[in-house]
Parts: sequence; structure tokens; C-alpha cells
Amino acid sequence: MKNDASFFDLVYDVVRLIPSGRVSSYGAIAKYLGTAKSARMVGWAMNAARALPDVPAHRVVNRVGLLSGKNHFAHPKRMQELLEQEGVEIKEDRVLHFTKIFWDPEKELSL
DNA sequence: CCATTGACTTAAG
DNA sequence: CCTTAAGCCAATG
Repeated sequence: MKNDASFFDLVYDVVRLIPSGRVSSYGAIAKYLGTAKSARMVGWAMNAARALPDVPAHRVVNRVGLLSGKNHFAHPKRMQELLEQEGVEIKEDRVLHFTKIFWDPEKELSL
């Protein structure tokens, strides 16, 4: 059996766990995976995640709640719309109440 | 193999 | 939270 637990697969696994109406950050996910300094790699993984329907990449934003990845979606507005559909308020491409709806895998999963 | 790039983060101002 | 600078690591050319 080949456990091809690639970095990407691990990222997908965490991102899939993000509940609706919540958002997480690349750094938080990276840290959870043990590669805290490779937050960029999480973004890179997300780039590949576009092909995967199970990976809600729109719930992953940067550390200040900025929709840094919106430009990589089908349409730049897509990410904001998806988040708003889940009850996340967006203003100027930024998540409102970011600290409140922020979902940290290290905290939420280790409780 | 070396250079560039990127959906980031942190530190300092 | 804004800007500038530097660090980080994998993929891509």
C-alpha cells in the first residue's frame, strides 16, 4: 500500500474539515501540518486543489482575512460569493469578523 | 542544476 | 491594519 501522503493531500484533508461559515489561514494549516514556514506551499497546494470538488479553497484566506486567492478562481468574484453564501461577510475583499470566524485546526481539532 | 515565481508570514516602522 | 524588507520551500522553466 502506498501512503502517498503528499503535502497537498494533507492540505486537502484539513481544508475539507473547515466548517461552513468559517475560514482558515494558510499559515494555520501549514503549521498544523508541521510546515509552518511553508505557508506558500499551502497556497500552492490549493492551486492544484482547484481540480478537486471536495476542497473548499474559498474558505482559506491569508492571515488578515484577505481573499488573496480570489484571483485564481474561475472569476475573481467567485470566492467572495461562495463565502457570502455560507454566511461570511466580505468587505473590500476582506473577511469581516475574521478573528471570530477564524478556524484554527490546531485548536478546533485538538480540543 | 540555477534562477524565477508564488493563493504566505513575520518583523520593524 | 499599512508598507517595506527578508525568509521560506516546492514547483516550473
